[in-house]
Amino acid sequence: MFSQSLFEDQDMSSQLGFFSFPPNNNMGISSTTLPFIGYNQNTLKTLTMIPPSFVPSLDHSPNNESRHKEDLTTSIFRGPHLISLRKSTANNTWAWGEVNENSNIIKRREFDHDHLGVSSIKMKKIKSSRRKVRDPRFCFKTMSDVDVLDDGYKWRKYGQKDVKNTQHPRSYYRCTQDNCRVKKRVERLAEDPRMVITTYEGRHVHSPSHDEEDSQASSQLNNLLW
DNA sequence: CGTATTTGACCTGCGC
DNA sequence: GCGCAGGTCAAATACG
Repeated sequence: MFSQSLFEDQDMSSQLGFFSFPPNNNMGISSTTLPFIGYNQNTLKTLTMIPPSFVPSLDHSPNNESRHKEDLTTSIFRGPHLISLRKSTANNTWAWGEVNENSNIIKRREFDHDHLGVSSIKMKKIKSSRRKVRDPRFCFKTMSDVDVLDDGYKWRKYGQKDVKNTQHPRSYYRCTQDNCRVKKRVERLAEDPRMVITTYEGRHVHSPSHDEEDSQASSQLNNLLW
């Protein structure tokens, strides 16, 4: 079943929470609690779900090895800022931090696994810009052998492009649902081909495709976040 | 045979 | 205006 726990803090412009992934998913994950981040309408409206199997291991440089060896981490890029989620397997604690361009942590907060969806992040408002308004976009990088991560939606590939200064092509996908204009790009990091960068653009107008019996719960989640 | 993917051509935005 | 790079289209091809 698709269960979720969601908090909305009136004073906060965004939110961080958890939900449990459906047990019969294609990712080989059973009833696992996963983190998500959603931003409400005052900022960007984004949602990402980060299955543990997609969460890359930390770099194993000598300085970090002893402290973070068993930790899991993932990153979500959003404008100039990076939200870093980290799970310690030692004490089952999740933490997030907002990181600037120089990888310095601006904010950091930890919370218990048992505290479902109780943390919120205050985000800066997006600066007004002369640029053409685009659909909300966000991306995250994961360490994975497979390029296309199963996020519950059905995608059709519509293009592939060689990217300059990298030997790995970028693939373009569109959501197969009628009237849904969500797109995603998938590419591998030039510096580290083990890392997959997935970029989503737009907003789904429906529930994940292999989650139909739980569509009501899912759409409630979507309505709240989107 | 219907659907999904591949791939070269075309379009668009941007910097010079 | 020109060239380049990224993004999209659509005909051809592959696949179940």
